[in-house]
Amino acid sequence: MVTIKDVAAHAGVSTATVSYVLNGQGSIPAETQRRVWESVTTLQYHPRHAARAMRGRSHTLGVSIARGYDRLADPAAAEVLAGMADAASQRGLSLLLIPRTDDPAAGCVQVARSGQVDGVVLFDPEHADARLDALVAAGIAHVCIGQVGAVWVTHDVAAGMTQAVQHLVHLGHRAIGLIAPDPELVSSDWYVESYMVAMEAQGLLVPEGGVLAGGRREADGEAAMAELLALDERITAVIAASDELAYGAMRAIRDAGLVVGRDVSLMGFDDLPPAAYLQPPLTTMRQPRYDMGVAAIGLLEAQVTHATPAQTHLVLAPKLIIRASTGQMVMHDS
Amino acid sequence: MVTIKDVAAHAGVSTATVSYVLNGQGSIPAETQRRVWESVTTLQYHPRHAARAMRGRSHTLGVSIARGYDRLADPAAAEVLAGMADAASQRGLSLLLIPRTDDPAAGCVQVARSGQVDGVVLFDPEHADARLDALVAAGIAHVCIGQVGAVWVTHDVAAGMTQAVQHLVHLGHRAIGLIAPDPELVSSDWYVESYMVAMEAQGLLVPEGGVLAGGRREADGEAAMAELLALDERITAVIAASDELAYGAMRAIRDAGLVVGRDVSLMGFDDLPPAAYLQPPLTTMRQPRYDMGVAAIGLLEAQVTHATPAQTHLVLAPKLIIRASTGQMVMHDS
DNA sequence: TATAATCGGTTAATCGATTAACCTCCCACG
DNA sequence: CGTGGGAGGTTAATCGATTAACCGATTATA
Repeated sequence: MVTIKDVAAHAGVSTATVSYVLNGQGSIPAETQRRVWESVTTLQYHPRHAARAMRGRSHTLGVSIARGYDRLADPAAAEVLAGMADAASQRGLSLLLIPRTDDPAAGCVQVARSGQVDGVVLFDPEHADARLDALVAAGIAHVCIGQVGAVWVTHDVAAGMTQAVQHLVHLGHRAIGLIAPDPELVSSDWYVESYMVAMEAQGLLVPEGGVLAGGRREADGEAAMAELLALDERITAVIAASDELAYGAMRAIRDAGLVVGRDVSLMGFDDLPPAAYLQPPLTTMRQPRYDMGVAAIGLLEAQVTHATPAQTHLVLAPKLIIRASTGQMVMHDS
Repeated sequence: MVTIKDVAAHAGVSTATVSYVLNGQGSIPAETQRRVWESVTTLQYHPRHAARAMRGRSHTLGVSIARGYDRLADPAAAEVLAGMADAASQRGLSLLLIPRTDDPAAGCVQVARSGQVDGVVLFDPEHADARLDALVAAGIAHVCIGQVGAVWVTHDVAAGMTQAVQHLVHLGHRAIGLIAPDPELVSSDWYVESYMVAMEAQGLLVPEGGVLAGGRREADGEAAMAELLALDERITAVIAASDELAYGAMRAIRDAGLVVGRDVSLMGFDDLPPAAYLQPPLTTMRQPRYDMGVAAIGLLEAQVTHATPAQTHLVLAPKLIIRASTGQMVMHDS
């Protein structure tokens, strides 16, 4: 392994000089700098990360995925991660997937206390999330993807829900149901509350039993939709809190012998790539997932470097993508 | 920050003793061990990762995603990553997302040479992949997800293709087309070759123009399918090399006024969660993605710890999932 | 009886990079 | 002529953990 000593010897200077040149500090004449850089490239020298991290920061940020890495297989989460990864590498930071342990909270604290990471991004915070409490207690820099804690990034659920309800109302719908996210996620509350507000703003009543706790996967959406279809009050439009829930809901509608977009209008929340290729293509609120990842890294880095206990948050706007799964309401004979 | 000195002082022993207790080495009497551990917990001590990594390994493995992190948003890749993450944490290893740089090959080598990672998992190797060459040249432990290099993990493309063709033949199809993966991926060759072999084994001729280079996204599958439908020879069944390609293909079939599973049978390769929820549900070869991730970490760790220049590989079996997108061939009047 | 192993530890060298402190040479200025 | 100061470096302390070498007293083995 090539060390700074080898470079120093090769360039005929001291290790300190090499270090100064590498970090652009001190006053080293151009000629010496050139010699050092030449040695660096010919010897293929890369500063040892561990040695560097012993003083100062590790220049690595941790990512904590809730409940293990199942969540990684969620395309929506992966997109946020993509944004974080790009933003991190642009700033010369690395991203570490925080290993899941029996005690996720302890895992987060451990990687930070051991100096392996300078800060932590918290994915999908849940209610009374032990990870969040532990990070706060330990004074570790962190950012939440979701509206909780002191520093967080989220998409604008309220605005999205307002647009969604408005869209459905314009199509003539009045009886609009909601398939909410997993109630354990803090975001779930926001979906439900925003839906309530949006309905009220349109002068609509929430149908009795029209708000169902969904879950995270297609099967959850399917089950919830089946329940909604069995309600006394005929629901003509449903908003699913994620595209994946909508996939399942779509199936339930078909299984009931109904046509999506005609008998029942259905909306998702995400705009994942498959959404446009479903039959019918899914109307959905596109989330700025990638940008959320970028923003999260920005907020986290600011905390780490400026050490400002920033009470900061970012809300990014969603965008309504109208496709064929929502359609004009038609009258049915009872 | 709590260091080993603090623990030593608190427990009334030297730092070396603490170190031995922590690492389960040396012969330290139970009573002393107890005292040390007590100090460790009361002081909330976590050994500094950087200091540890200065001697020995970093206990971190790198993950290199081809062409930046767009690939992360690919649900199939995320599932492999989930397997890797679980396997890594089980062995006490961390996973680092290798930052994308202008020169991906240099990025891989740099994190390894700097000792930030002990080895690298190469995702989606491409033809003449600069990363692979660089890793080999630098003598860095690595594993490829895909059949290339010295150590790799893959699903059994040949077996999968054989089952796929057999399934379609049983349904009466003879004119079977293929939408291949992005030709830049090394896996692409295997799909095409395995398809050829499987067709020949069934005594079938490959339709003229029946093998098309697809791509990675839905839109690529859509374009390829449109081309296949325009062929002189009427193709009655199509195998898409991924579910995402199949999503697009499905749309192209519908746009042509045909019915998937009746006029044209369509198969995917993946079994992503949405596959079962499409209309019609997609027949597909389920890939053991998660297990591939687990296996990759196993092979990589073996290299790192035992330092055996293992010429090893693993081929994991896929599984045919029959749904409604493939159906009995029906005769059409021309 | 001489040698060696065991006991429960300690001391100190070591890893590679950073950086404060210091050094020498040379020139300019009063 | 003496002094100040900057250019262009070097030396050595430092970060925190690991581990080889070693301590003196006691006991087991040859």
